[in-house]
Amino acid sequence: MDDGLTEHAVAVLAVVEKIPPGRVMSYGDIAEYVGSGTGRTVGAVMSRHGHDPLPWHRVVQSSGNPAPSQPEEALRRLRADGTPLRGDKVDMRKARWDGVESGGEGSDG
DNA sequence: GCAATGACTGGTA
DNA sequence: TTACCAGCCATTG
Repeated sequence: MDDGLTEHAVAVLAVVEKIPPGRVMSYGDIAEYVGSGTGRTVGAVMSRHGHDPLPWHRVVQSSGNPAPSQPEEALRRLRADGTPLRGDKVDMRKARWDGVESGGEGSDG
């Protein structure tokens, strides 16, 4: 069931769907999570298939800046999800998702 | 198969 | 903090 999607795209989109509310992942993190490609390739998949009902707004740059196409829309949804924001950027220190839904948050300090 | 493109990332000034 | 450059690799024509 690739629907024209490549394995790389399917893997990337699958991860984006798994990102829980209040958390975000950077393009590079997703690339490593799927085990293929880099931030560039992940972004390419989002641009081509990220227009789905996917939580694309939970995918941000390593700097914390949201998607460049609709940053206002992203920030709007991020706030609705309770994502820790830092002005008009995401607080990667607290919002970055490790891919583990375990509730045991380790002390950052 | 080759060349060009891109929703990225880290380092330096 | 802001701005610019080089490296990275899957997707596209």
